[in-house]
Amino acid sequence: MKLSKEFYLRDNVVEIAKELLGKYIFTSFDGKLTGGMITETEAYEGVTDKASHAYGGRRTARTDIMYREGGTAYIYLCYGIHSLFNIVTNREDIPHAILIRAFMPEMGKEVMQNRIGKTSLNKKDGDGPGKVSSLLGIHYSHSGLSLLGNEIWLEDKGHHPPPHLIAATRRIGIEYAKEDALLPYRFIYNVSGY
DNA sequence: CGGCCGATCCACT
DNA sequence: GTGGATCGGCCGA
Repeated sequence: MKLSKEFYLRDNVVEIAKELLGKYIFTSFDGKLTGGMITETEAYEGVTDKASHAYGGRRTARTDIMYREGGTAYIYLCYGIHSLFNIVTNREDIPHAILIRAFMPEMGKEVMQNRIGKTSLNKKDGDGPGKVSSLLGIHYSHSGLSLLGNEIWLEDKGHHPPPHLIAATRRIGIEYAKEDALLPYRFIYNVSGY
């Protein structure tokens, strides 16, 4: 079933990031359904987090989306090439967000492989935040969409990752955040097989 | 208005 | 292991 608004409105963005492992992300653009299970996330803890785009209460045309109500998509362009998909959490005006870094392509694989110009998909193809968006057809112009709508949404399909397969590590590519770069805000679901 | 650089990826060595 | 691609956001002048 689709994750509810209440799921996203909670306070603890780090806990929510961990809970997202094993949940499913779906998109439906142009009648093409694609999706799969989330296997890696990173929490960004808003105004107190030096790695967050909203650190210190910074608010611009781009980051304004992060201040919306939980359950909104925040998507931005990175390195001029990649659209990175984030989930806004907490109440309006509290700019918490969770970056989806990896998922396992499952539904609509043919559509997804066409999107990246391949003839098959392996487990590496959904590993990386830029790849997540390219497979699912997510573009930075989708920033601001509600995750309670019918274009991008998440579902709980009753899969609960065994705790011993979940690892917490420091986040990637945020060395400029100094001491906050050490926080264990990245969660990885070590899925074997596929 | 100019310049720097990023929550990355891939090809190539 | 490394560097180039590529461009919007952001900040300072």
